[in-house]
Amino acid sequence: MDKAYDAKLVEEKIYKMWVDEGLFNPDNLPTKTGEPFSIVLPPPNVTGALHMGHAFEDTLQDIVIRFQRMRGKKTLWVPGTDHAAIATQAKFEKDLYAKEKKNRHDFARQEFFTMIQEFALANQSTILGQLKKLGLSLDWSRLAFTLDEKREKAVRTAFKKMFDEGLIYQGNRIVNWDPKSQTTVADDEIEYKEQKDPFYYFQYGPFIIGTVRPETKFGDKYVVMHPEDKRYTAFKHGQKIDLEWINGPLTATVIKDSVVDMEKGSGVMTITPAHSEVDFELAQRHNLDIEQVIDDRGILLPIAGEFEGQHIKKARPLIVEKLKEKGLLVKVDENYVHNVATNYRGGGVIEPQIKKQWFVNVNKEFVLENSKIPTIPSGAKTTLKQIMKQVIASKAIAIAPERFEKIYYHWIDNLRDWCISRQIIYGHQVPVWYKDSEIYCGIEAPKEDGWKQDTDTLDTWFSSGLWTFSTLGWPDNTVDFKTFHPTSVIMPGYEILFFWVARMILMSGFLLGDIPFKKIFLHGIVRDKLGRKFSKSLNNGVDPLEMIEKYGTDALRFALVFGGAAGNDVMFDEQKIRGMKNFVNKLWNMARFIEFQMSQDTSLKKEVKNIEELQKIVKDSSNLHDADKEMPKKLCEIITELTKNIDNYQFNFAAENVYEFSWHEFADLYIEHVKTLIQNNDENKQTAFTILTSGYFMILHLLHPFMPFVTEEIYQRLYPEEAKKTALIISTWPK
RNA sequence: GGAGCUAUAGCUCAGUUGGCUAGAGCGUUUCAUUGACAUUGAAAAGGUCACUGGUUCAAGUCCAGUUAGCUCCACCA
Repeated sequence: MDKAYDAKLVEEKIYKMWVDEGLFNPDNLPTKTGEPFSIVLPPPNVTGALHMGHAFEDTLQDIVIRFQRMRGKKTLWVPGTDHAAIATQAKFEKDLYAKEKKNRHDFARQEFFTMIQEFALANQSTILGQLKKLGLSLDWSRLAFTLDEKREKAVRTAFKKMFDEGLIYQGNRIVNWDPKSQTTVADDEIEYKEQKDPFYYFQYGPFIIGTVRPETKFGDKYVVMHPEDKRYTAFKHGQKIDLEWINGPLTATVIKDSVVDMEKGSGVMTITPAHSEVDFELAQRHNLDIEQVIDDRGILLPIAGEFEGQHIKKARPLIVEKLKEKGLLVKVDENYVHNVATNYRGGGVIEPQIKKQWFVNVNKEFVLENSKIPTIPSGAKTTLKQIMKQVIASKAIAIAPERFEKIYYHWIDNLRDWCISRQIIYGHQVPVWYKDSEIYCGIEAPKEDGWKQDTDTLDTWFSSGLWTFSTLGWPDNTVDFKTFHPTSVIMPGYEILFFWVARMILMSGFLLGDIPFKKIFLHGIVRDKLGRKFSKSLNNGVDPLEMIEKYGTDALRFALVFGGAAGNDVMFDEQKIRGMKNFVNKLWNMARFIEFQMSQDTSLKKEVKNIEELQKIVKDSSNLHDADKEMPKKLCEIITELTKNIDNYQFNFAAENVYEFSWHEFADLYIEHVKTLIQNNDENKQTAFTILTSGYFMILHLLHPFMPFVTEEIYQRLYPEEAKKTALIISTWPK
């Protein structure tokens, strides 16, 4: 064997060998007819390249997959990527503007879509290359993309089913509008950012009202107070009050509603139903007029009088100035700190607007036929919300770590109808067509002329919600779908629990009456040395490929798993990777030791025995040293311990077990012991050497899920007879 | 405002159902060896397990409170 282990050479060669022999594809493994075990890869966004978080997430899954495959299960891991609608289009538009000073309005819809799709697929190929470098045993023959033809069919089928059931509806509702990206944003795609703005107090008739946003106040003709506020008992609900406002006299109506916080300011507020969620709901409750003040681009409408046509940002100080001139400005608090809603995908400041949008009704009752959900019998009435709750409550799906159960329930309780339409081009176009006053929803466009398709596209999570079964061929009843669904486990980061995991539960609950996976294992986030998230704005990202280049994939993988508890965040530390590179080297040299001893002493045979045989040898031999007698027992213990820990998704324990044992027990003590026997030409040296080679053989198996490359390479070189039969990747897990 | 998490060696973190004489990696110090491996081996130093109380034969671990930090959700008229 070579003196030093060359990770770069070996990794490329070994990965190619696995792929060429089709060892990632369960169909090619005729011996593995066992129980199915399946995972779908959380599809990375095609916005750019992978980061360390992906490396961590995907390593954990590969460990499980390799472990289960070696245990003889029919193991499938499906790869794929996510088109990430808004994020991808935003990234593309940014680049396009930077390069060519053009935007989406310079292109026809189809042309623009094709350009983004090409950009996405270029990114996809980068990502696929990275996944391979990480040594992931994904079945490439089943590669999927959330925006490919097969997934389009799944999306349209799902949409139509929900539409026909009345679960998808179109409605005017206040939505989070991003004027920058010109699209709607889902509630949970909003990120609040703290900001300091002046807070103005104005005289509004007999009242004092406060606001940060005077530019929304033109249409305010309702003044709201708490029904039990003693200060305002003189004012009656529905009472009209004439007062002077920005653009002249106005008649305001008093509304009493308990949503008002009496403690806050004067306890009185005016409302802007067209541009505020709370106000909109309040207006609906009392049947109040709703009038739009700001348009989609943030420009003031005619209602603003002399300010019409101005952008809100520029108009604000002018409006304040005018109110001040009219003597209506009471005071200004310059140090008011509040949260501003921004689009987590594109960064624009959210301007709530009333829009016609498509929604998924999470509270509407429907009959669930053919239910496999334990607490919802077939034919029973239920709602999407109930399904989402029941699958967890009934333990049909287990969440680990458990603390996320509470967080999940809390989220479901506060869940509102899901706005699934987006006013962007990149994504699945809503499968609804219009002709005059007719509306048609279907998988294919209507045959006759004159139908025009809805121009909205679907929220990216609508398509990724189908991921566990759309990747397996659904809506067709394929062998894959029948064999591998529900999947065994899903392993995303906890930050994606609501976006994705909950949506998958919703989708498979409604469409299949089933769970999408049996277990949710949530892992933590990889952070930088200072505990910050990796982010583009901080520019603190570490490229996993760079680490692989420096230390090898095995070292990176082992370092990510070692010493980080389940569900907790992981601090990225380059020194740890370096330490694990030393471990790879140690392993390599253990193999060299075996070869070296055999070349020096031809009486030593490299025999491979299983635990039972080793124990028999120990029993049948007399005068064995204690170290030799104990080794089979120790091997047995470590196998049991490690197997248990991987089974329980305790990867850090498993990694520590095998690291500690193979280095400090097996190498430092046992190899040293056997070395002494050989030097002293001890009568038991052959027996001890057999125990040693057998033990090392097992260690290679135990380490394989964590460090697939070096273990396979050593296996191929040191145990060629066994390797000829089956590569390490598909050989049997020791028992 | 509501909820959750974290606090253990200089640093990053483990410590699973209470049994601890509290561990690992990196770093530090001393010594050893040209050996399968200096990408090594042997050893050492380093901790009032955030604080205060409680439960218990026994608490890093369970409970209550305090302090500090982080995160999520809601919302800010």
